[in-house]
Amino acid sequence: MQKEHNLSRNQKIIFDLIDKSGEPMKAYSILFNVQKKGIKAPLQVYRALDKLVEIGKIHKIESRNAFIACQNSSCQISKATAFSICESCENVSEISNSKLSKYLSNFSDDSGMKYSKYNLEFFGLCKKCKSK
Amino acid sequence: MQKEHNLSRNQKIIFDLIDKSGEPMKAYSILFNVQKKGIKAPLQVYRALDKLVEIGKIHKIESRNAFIACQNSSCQISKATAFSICESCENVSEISNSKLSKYLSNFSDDSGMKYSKYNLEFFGLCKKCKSK
DNA sequence: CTTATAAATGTTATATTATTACATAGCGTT
DNA sequence: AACGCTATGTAATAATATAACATTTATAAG
Ligand SMILES: [Zn+2]
Ligand SMILES: [Zn+2]
Ligand SMILES: [Zn+2]
Ligand SMILES: [Zn+2]
Repeated sequence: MQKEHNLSRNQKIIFDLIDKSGEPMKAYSILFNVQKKGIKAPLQVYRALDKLVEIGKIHKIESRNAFIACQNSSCQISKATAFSICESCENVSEISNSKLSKYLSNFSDDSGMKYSKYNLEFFGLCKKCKSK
Repeated sequence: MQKEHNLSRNQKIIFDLIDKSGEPMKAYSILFNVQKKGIKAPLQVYRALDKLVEIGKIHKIESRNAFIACQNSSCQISKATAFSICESCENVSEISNSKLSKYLSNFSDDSGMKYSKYNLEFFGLCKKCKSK
């Protein structure tokens, strides 16, 4: 069961927008879309985004400076994320593969560093784009 | 043997700077540092960075918007990269672990997508920072 | 050597992404 | 009420990155 975070007004507006869109959204595109709801300034958007990332409701696609709703109910905190990104149509989806996440969560090398978090982005061509 | 790319003048200036620094550098910090060598505009820096990334001499640390010289002689093209990042001191190093790269290069899920590239960033505390 | 072509450069302006600083409001606990 | 904490509002600005256009240099072919 996913813990319900009580989102604040701005957080809820922004999460709903991203969630409904189903694809990565950029901060200023979000801003444009919520201006009619009274959110007028970039900082209001970035603050909500920061919080939503922190509690794992959304993730940042680092290579795209964009934010997508979490598609993986088991991932309550953004500490182990993996995405597949089509370099042609820019479609992004979250990968939830338990073997992969187990492998990466347990990964350690000889640096003596204990990793508490990772983010992985795979790139390629999606089915549609491949067949064009 | 690493193929020698004949770097152009600007590319060489910028690569040498990043390589000598041994740590991730940001574009505008690079710009500041090469102004005495006649590189005056952001675009000159970004063009060189783009090329250097393309040929694998440097990599972009996406979560930091910074660029680091490749520390892995076997990685001539930036198509399979992994980094360890200390969230306290921001030290970054490139991970070259053949098991990891094999695992990720061969990774496939049920999306039907063939991945040609990946970037992985691990986060944690480095030895030094852990012991503080 | 000449011509063609691609790659790189120079320059100005501008777009996009993100944060600083400061003031105010709401909410739960004691 | 007094406190601490989270969230909000607003203005200004910092940091990151690209568009558009003109020119020069390197490379290769004829
Ligand atoms: Zn998720
Ligand atoms: Zn596609
Ligand atoms: Zn490398
Ligand atoms: Zn450290």
